[in-house]
Amino acid sequence: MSTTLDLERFLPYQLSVLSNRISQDIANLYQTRHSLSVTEWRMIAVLAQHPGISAGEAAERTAMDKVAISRAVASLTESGRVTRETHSDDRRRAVLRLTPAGQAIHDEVAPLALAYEQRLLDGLSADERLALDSLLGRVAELERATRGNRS
Amino acid sequence: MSTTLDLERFLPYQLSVLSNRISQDIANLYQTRHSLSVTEWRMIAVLAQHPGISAGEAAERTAMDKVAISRAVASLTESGRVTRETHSDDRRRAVLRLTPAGQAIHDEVAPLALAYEQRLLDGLSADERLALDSLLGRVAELERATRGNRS
DNA sequence: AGCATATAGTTTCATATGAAACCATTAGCC
DNA sequence: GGCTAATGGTTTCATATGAAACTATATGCT
Repeated sequence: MSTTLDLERFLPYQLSVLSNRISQDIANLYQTRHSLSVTEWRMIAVLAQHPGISAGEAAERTAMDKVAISRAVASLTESGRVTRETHSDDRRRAVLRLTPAGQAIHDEVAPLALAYEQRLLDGLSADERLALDSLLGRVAELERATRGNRS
Repeated sequence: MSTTLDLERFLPYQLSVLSNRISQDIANLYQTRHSLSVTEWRMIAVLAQHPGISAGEAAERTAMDKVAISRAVASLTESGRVTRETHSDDRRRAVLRLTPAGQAIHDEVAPLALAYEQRLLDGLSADERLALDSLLGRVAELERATRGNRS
């Protein structure tokens, strides 16, 4: 008989399960309260940090795709949480900003999200936290290097 | 001004991006070749390892939900890769098994998936690999502990 | 035995998602 | 200037997904 793949010990699978669970925990912090989707929340977070960016810049920063961004922005402007102006130099570009209402959501949810992260990280020592951060960075780098390298 | 959430340094976000990228890399190994969805491939993997389990047991092992499993099984039986019998003692239960065709897909894809994982892990030292494994396990455990503990 | 409750799995319905086609504007080139 | 290619974003269409309702069987209780 041939090589069997043990899902439970397979790194990509472990990552996927863990990541989905954690994302779900965090979504619970804002989904019902403010009826935001995950992409919408991410747009709010990235706009709080980088006001005035375009949809394309947001896509790069969040690793979400154009379509997702476009829809999140449409819905957020609709609900008065984001404004969209046309860039003065390049009229294809949008200039996106949080409204006060959007900023208020960020200011309420961001501490909850950070507190959640803190609760997870509190279970680790300072060394372990550093190690985890560095290892995830390394793996991300290796993934980029591996990509396209189809064997 | 208040606390800002820096997405790029936020662990849940890093995990999500990394995990999605890696899952996508792996999906490329089988999606076009065998037209399998991710859930279908996971069912094949779990059935290769645990022949004869029920849908519910598969759900526990793969952390996918009932509905996803039900649909994956429907599609896999449809395409002749899985058989579904009724359990002799409990006629609500299904007994699921790979057909030779299903097993053949597993035997072809499993080594590719493992090779992919290996390419990622080859970038790490033995110590680092152990550390990564242990840290992910710890975080998963902390997530379980945290859950429901809504503050 | 007969009724209420629990469990395994499926179906329905409403929403989320991504690829590809599309529209508008800008940049490059003759 | 005027034509072609590239870029930013949106829309369309087909597929994926999850929650809740549903069906069938099994279990527990009187």
